[in-house]
Amino acid sequence: MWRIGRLARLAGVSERTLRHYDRIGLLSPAAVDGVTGYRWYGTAELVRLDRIRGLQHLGLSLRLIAETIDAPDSHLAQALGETVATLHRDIAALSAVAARAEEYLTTPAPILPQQTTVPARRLRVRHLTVAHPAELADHCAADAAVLLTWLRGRPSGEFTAALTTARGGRWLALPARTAVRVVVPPGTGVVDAGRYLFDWLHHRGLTVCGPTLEEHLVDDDGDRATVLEVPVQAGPTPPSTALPLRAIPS
Amino acid sequence: MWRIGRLARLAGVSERTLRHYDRIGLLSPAAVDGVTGYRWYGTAELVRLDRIRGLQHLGLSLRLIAETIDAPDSHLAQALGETVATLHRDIAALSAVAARAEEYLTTPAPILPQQTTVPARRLRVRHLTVAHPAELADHCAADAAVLLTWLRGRPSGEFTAALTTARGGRWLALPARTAVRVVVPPGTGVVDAGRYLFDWLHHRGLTVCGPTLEEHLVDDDGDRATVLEVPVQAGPTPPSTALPLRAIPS
DNA sequence: TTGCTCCTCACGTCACGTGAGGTGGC
DNA sequence: TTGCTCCTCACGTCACGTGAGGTGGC
Repeated sequence: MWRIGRLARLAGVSERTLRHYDRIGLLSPAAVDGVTGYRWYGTAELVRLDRIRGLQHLGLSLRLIAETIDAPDSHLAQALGETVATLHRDIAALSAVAARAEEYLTTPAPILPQQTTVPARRLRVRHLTVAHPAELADHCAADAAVLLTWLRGRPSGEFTAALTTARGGRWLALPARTAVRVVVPPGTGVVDAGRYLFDWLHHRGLTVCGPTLEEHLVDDDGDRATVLEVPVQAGPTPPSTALPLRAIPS
Repeated sequence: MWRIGRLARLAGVSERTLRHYDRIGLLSPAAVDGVTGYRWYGTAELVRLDRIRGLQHLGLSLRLIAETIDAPDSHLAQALGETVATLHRDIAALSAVAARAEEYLTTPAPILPQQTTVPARRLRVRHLTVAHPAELADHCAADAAVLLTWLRGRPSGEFTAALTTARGGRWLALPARTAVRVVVPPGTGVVDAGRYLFDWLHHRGLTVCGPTLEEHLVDDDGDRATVLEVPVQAGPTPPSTALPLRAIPS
């Protein structure tokens, strides 16, 4: 029988690893000295340890190894299958991150749009029509604090919008959805940022699939910022870009 | 000014995340109520938070974001470059793991060889020559406990070996090296396992680049196991497969 | 007596998630 | 008074690495 250091050297692992496996019940020593607490191991433990390490090399977590090492082979195959699926998801996620980082390194962007899922919202709005987005600024100022706009696709020509209002108007229900959001810092034009954002979406093959939210914020110091939130879906522009807005009687 | 929940909803993050950023000094509130401890945020914090999230989407850790967010752009580019390199290493590692797992799923193997680096060793050995690996078993039995053999490449025909000995013999120095190791459990023939191992190496484009260690172990219960350790390098078989063994006078 | 090996805590990693238990303002 | 929002701990995640401080056998 061997003490912990001997087994560690035989198997090429650290003593700490063996103590860890003992603690989590994955690999118990053949015997433990009741007085000194010394762990004693034999060939059975060496073989089991090697199998643990082998399965770890296949991507299995210690938890899954513990669950399958004494089970029929079919359990192992199932655990491996799930692990492989997770691995491929992780690889795809990391690849996407790396691609974004490399793109940024070649062409640093003024703003960093991010794709996320946003929860459903419920807003009290009144509708209006303007000839140019700049006119909205007046309406924003009129409301003094937070206001909210939706636009259809790239702003051009006459377009309709809805502004939040404290009372009156109608209830507008926006469902939970996938969206690209970005905060436009003060000093950056919202229209310019919006144009950049739509180019960014186009470059990534994303299509606007619903009303765009534009949330104008003013804090106590009078500093301004705007949150843009564009609902998107993958793929080319669908035949009908304009989604109906359901208006709920107030 | 907004309280924590408002900023969290605006930016699409959790309140816990904002408290975490506050604790690590990455994003402090514009003000903190001295009595209630309430955190108050403004547009400056929203803009900073959005930039933090954007950089996180590019793969940067919070530590690197904290180090670069207030620094010149060159710092950010350098941090991003290092992050991208790390990402590609991680992707390659995960891909290798996934490939191994998928191969195992199609053709489950009796043993699971693992490539690792092994530290240098120093052994007292005596040399011998046998006609067939099976003869070594007799010598192993003669030594009663642990013994050690080296073989050159695939065992076939007459070959030389070295056995560890308690006294006499010569000192043999084995440098630290990359090796594939596997534990052959009792009930599996060492020669069969060795043949399987060499096929495994060949399949992966690995070449044996030094003496193979064969460590025969017997524990107190009389149970046996063998550790095979084959030093390898990538690429095809070099012109000279036999590496010299330096013998150090005892 | 001096090395070497072994032991048990216990903190740290990374970016938070998830309660537990309590408070402040409408 | 009842919700809602906010607060501070503090444990858990994953597989160990890394000391700190102490003990056992040659």
